[in-house]
Amino acid sequence: MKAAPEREVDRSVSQTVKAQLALRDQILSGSLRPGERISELQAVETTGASRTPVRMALVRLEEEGLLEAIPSGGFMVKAFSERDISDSIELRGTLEGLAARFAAERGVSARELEPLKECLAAIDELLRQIPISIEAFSSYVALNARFHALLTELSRSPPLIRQIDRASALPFASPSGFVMAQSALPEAQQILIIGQEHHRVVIDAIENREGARAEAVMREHARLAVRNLRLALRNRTHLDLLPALALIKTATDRGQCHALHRDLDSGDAGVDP
Amino acid sequence: MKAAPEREVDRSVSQTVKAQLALRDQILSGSLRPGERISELQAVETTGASRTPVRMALVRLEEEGLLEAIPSGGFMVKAFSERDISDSIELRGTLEGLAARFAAERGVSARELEPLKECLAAIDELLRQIPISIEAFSSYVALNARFHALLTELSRSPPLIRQIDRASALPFASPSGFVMAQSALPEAQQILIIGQEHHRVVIDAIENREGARAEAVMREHARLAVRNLRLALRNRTHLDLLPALALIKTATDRGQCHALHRDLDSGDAGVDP
DNA sequence: TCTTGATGCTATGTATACATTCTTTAAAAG
DNA sequence: CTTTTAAAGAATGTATACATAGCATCAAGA
Repeated sequence: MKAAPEREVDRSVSQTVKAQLALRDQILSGSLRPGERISELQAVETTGASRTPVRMALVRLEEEGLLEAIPSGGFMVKAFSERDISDSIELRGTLEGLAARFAAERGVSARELEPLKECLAAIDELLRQIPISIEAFSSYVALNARFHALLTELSRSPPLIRQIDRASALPFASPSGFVMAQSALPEAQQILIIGQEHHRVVIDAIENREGARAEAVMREHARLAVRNLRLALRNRTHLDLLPALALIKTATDRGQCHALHRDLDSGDAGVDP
Repeated sequence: MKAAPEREVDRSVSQTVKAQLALRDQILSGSLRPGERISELQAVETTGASRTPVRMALVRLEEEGLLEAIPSGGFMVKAFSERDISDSIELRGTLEGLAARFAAERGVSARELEPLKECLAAIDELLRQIPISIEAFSSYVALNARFHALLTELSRSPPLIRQIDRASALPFASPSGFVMAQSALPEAQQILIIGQEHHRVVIDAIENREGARAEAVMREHARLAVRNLRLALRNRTHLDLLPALALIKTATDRGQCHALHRDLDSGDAGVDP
């Protein structure tokens, strides 16, 4: 029947998905630079798919937020400022806060809370060894992602789950976006411990049906990720560990960098001209 | 140059957009029923576009939340429970609350606040006449939408603006989703007045840089929309005024309707099996 | 009569050909 | 030397043809 098992993989996954994954990798790895128009024909060559699935993939990546439609046609890679990223993280935190509040207010059975607690215990086990090894960091990222996914599902709200997934699609906005970047820094260990405390508190709050507390702690939890971002951008030593670095508008691209906080009275400036 | 002005419209707008609008109308008007698989060929006939733009439109409508991908291929119209809708509204309110807080914390110049105040004054003028005519209701919907759009932009946060737009894309989650449905009810007049008070307060809060107050009032403002929803569903007299009614899972479709509030201890129930 | 299997059809996923539009480059005029 | 216009080329949007996979129906056997 099947001559080559390699071909088998090619056919089991649709060309559209294959093109989407390939293009996303190219964007995050920096092969496609921000602001640059994406050539469909070039994408056809690099992905191996035909123009139709490439086109579908481009549409999906635009909805995902990685691409921007060009008025005259086609797509370009989106560029993000530092504030765009911190806003995206705060946005995710707000959404996760809402999910935690929903979970607390609507009640969660002990059986549903169990996987969360197992996840919590696993991270506790990981943090017992200090200093934390690079492998432990990697495990932490996986467990942290799992914890956030489980917490989100606890809200029992399909629309909210959907929106959180969309908000976490941006790689730098995801719960573990900037954890790996500063794995070598001494502050990182403390931040991990504080983050785990947040995890513990949100479970406690949900268990006791304290909606406001659950919401507040998840918001604060996201601000920890913002701190991670700042830390990672300041200590650019291990910056190669994180993807999507190429998407960040650096100070060299435009005039000033930290003038962002002062553009309150400058009219409509701040939008890309 | 242009022989037929009718053709002119056909060419100025892309076939993809045309198909998207036509399909959305069909979905919201109920021509396509929830759970039903959408036939591409049928869509080609009804929209007049070819299969390629129809396909693009289907992908975009899925990202928009109106369609759901079928694992075996193709798309079906999504169905929404009453709680899905109220959650979507609360979600939008949370996002708008964040936008208001951003605006308040980061500061807004008087010149930027001016259009908001004009909008406020226009609604004030509208509400002066009691009882409010059906035309006034219609004007209110437009002004209300404008107010919310202006407020969102005040956040100066492209990622947040994008997410709010996405959250408001569902017709029943948009700021004025259920206003028209109960235009004849006496409670409607009061709700409009209360809503306008919220508008006034949020502007005041932003002006005085009271972030928490601005956020809280926008959340409460969205809960007014939830009340509108409940009111509209209970008084089904003028239900034909609002679109997307066909998407709501009614009590006749499944077992009970108001058992939604009691499914806390029932394990994994509540999810569509 | 019910169940299972096979065959045929239909619908989706993919590929490619075609037309229109936008962009870029070059040449000419001011 | 600069600017504007025109032409050519390339890239996107659209349409259609083709293959494959799923689904339904019908028939045969238990």
